[in-house]
Order: sequence, then C-alpha cells, then structure tokens
Amino acid sequence: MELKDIDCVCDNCEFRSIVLETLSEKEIDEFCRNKKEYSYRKGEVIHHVGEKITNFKYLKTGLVKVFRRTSSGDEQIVTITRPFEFVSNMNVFSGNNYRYSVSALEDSVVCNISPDYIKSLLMKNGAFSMMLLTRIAEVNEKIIEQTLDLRQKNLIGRIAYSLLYFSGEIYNSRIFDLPVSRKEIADYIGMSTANVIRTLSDFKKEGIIRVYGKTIEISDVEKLEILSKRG
Amino acid sequence: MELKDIDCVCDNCEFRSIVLETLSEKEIDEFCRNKKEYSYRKGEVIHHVGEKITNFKYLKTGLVKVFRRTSSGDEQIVTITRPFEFVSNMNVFSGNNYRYSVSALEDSVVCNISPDYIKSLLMKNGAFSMMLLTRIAEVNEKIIEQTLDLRQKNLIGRIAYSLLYFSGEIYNSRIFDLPVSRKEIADYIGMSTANVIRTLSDFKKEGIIRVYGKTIEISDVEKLEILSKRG
DNA sequence: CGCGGCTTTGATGTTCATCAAGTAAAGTGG
DNA sequence: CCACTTTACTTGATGAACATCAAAGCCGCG
Repeated sequence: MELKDIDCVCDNCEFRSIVLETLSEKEIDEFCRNKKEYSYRKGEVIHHVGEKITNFKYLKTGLVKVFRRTSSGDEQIVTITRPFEFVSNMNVFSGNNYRYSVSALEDSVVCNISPDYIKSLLMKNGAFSMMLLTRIAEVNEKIIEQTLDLRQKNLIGRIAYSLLYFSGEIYNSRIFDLPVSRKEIADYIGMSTANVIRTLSDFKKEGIIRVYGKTIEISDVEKLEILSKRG
Repeated sequence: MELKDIDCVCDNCEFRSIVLETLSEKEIDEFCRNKKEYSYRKGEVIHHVGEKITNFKYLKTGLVKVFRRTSSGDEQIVTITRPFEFVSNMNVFSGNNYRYSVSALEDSVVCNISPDYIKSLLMKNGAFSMMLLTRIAEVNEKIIEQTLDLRQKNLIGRIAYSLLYFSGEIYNSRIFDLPVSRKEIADYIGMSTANVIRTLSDFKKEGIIRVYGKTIEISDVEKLEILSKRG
C-alpha cells in the first residue's frame, strides 16, 4: 500500500461525476482535502474483516474481491467488483468493524474519506444523501441479485454465468485475462476447484471458449448464454 | 388487502421510535397524514416483482416473505422477515419496479408512504437521511450475511440454522408455529422439499425437536447449534 | 364424504466433492 | 541464469450428498 500524495485531482475522477455532482465547487474542494488516495498492488489486502472501520472507501481504479473466511477456513467471495461499484462496506454507518475483507485483484487505487466527514455532508446536503443512499442500495441489490442468480444454477450454469460476468460486466470484451485463479472462481460460485477446472476443460473441448493460461476467449457467446440460463 | 382508515396513530408505532425520532413533532404529524396503512391476511400478496413502484413500504406488524421466481418456475425466497426489518425494497430510490415479490406469512399490517414524500424528507432532514441510510444498509447486510451463512452449510446445517432462526430471531421462543410450509423452507434454503422433510424427521427421531404438525418445539438447542455450526 | 393439496418415506440416479497423482508455471535464492 | 521449491492447474477414480420419482397417508374444506 502506498499513499499517493497528489494534490487535489478529483477533477478527473469519475466518481465525481457520479456522486460529487451533488456538491458545490466549494464542497468539492473541501471533499478533496478530506480524502486520501492509496494505491495497492495486485494481491494486496485493502482491509481485513473485523478491523475497526477507519474510512469510508471507494474504488477509483482497479478491481477488488470482497470476501470472508468460513469457520472451516476456506474463502467465501461475496463479490468481485470494479470502480464505483464498490463503495466501501455499507455498514460504515451502522457498525464499528469491517464486515468483509477486501483485496486487490488488479493494481488498484482506493480513495479514503473519514466517515465523520461523510456524515457531516449527509447532515447538511440532501442531494448528496439521496445520491449516496441510491448508490449504496444499488451496490447491495447487485450483490443480492448475483447471489440469487448463482444459487439457482448448477455447476455448468455457474461457470457460464461467471465467464459472461467477466466478459460483459468487467472487461467489455470477448477476450480477457482472468483476474482470478481457478480456486477463486470456485470460492465465488461455491463449488470445488477441481470441478471448476473440469468444466472449463469441457467448455474448451466443446469449442465454447479458448484458453491460453489466464487468457480466455469466448468463441460462442450464444451457447454460453444458453448454458448460463438453463443451468 | 384492506385499507385501515384509522386516524393518525403513529404515536404507538414502533417504527416511530426507530426512525421517526429524527423528525420534529410537526414533521411526524405531516408524515402521518402522508401514510396509508393496509392490512393483509396470511397468504395475501403485498406486491409482485416487476410491478411499478408506487410506495415506500415498511412492515408494522406481522411476518412476510420476500421472493422471486426462477426461470424454471419455482420460488426462490430471499428472506423471511419481521417488522422493522423489512423496509420496502431498497431500490425504491433507484429503480422503477419492485425487484421482488412480497407476501404475508402471517396477518400483517404494512405502512405505505409515497417515495416522493420520503425524498422530500431526505432532501431537507439530514438526521432522517442518516437514519434511513443506516437502516437500509442494515437490512441489506442482514440478507447478504444470511445468504452467505446458508451457502456454506450442508442440508443438515441449513435446516438447523433455519429452525434456530425462527426460534431465536422471529419468535423468541423454544416452541413456535412454523409460519411456512415445508416447501417454503426448501425454497428458502435452496434444497428439495423431500429432503427438508427427511431431515426434520431425522431431528425428531434423534430427539432434537418435537413436531406437532406446524408446531415445533426445540428440545435440544445445544445440539441444534452444533449441527448448525458444523454443517 | 371425497377431492386436492401438503406431507411423508423409500428407492433410484445424478451431481458434485474429495482424494490422489501428476504436470505446468511461477517464485526464490544462490 | 539456473536449480530448487512452492503454488497453481489438470485429470481420473471413487464415494457422499442431494434431487427426483413414485406411492401412500393425512388433513382441511367444500
């Protein structure tokens, strides 16, 4: 983790156009002075479950996984998400401790703001409140929906769904580098690593995807969509 | 569904002490005049997935299930929840349509408020915003956590978890009437009806619970807790 | 009564986890 | 840069967990 000591560059932050549009120029300036940017290398942990909440965080660039550990010790991935869709843990305002761990799947930049400062904005700026509430509700809804979608599918459907998720939601490309290991896919969809690999091999044999190590190319999107829906 | 045409009785509503405490006497009065209470009989649908959002709703008394239907037609229960923990669908502020169906598991009273009125409060009352944001985040977090908990368990663990949930969270009693059918438990935990029944029978045979039709008595809480954790 | 829906139980088959053993890839230290 | 170590990946074989199917019992309700 490395503190990026850049001066106020919120000007070219995408988050600004999403949330900060509710703030005045003066408030944005203030917001800027209250934030700290940190950059994380792929693999680094942003925070651990159970740690005391010190900051409201949002992902500026990169990709993160949100996860926790089960009693038996294996990882359970809550969501894999990209900028502006990870807006900290939502219990910043209700709890005292982070509910999940977060780590960087790709080099990432995270913007930190003190919860107290956010609270002061909430207290005085109605438009900001509306915006944040909407945003947090959306993030939550998305996680719940993904989980429900996955739950109703079998192994094949889950793998197909995940590949379409990376291709469509994360990278917007039919060909992409998987940001996660096979084991992490398993932790995400709740199946065993061996079966994830087996299913990817099957897809490869059937000509649905091509695999070059971490690089995946989806050759037959339609078929994958059918498998995802049916599964 | 029946409109309860009572005059302003927010005075003895528990929700008041939770959320409305952020409002002035005058605002509470206004809030009251902007709300409509409806009562639903056990089994009645409060709203269907996909319907246009007309109201921000919260459950005043009773018990509801939040659910949707999978492509293959079976029900998927998102959560079973009691007053003050169901505060409408959260996408009231972001979406146009209800994301899930909601129906009454017990006779219930639902309080309806126009989203526009809630929005106006959000815009002008910071404390109310904070409160609502916290509340909605909590509701969402709870759903996510329950889902993650269930996902990591096997059949036995899931049934044990559900029984403890009804006993501990919903009824606060070792003996209670199941508000749901066996099939609904199955829809909730994501397993087949036959296996839910089989497992309940096993628990009965092992003396962990007693079953009189819909009435369940937990005889051995400790054992159930062990099964829930281990499963 | 008698019909329909919910419940129960057993038998059978599918899906998936686990185990094991081997290969490839990616770090690590000299 | 190479040998060594570790970690990730792959595949097959086996068994456990769970779904599905079918038949029968129960219970409430018209």
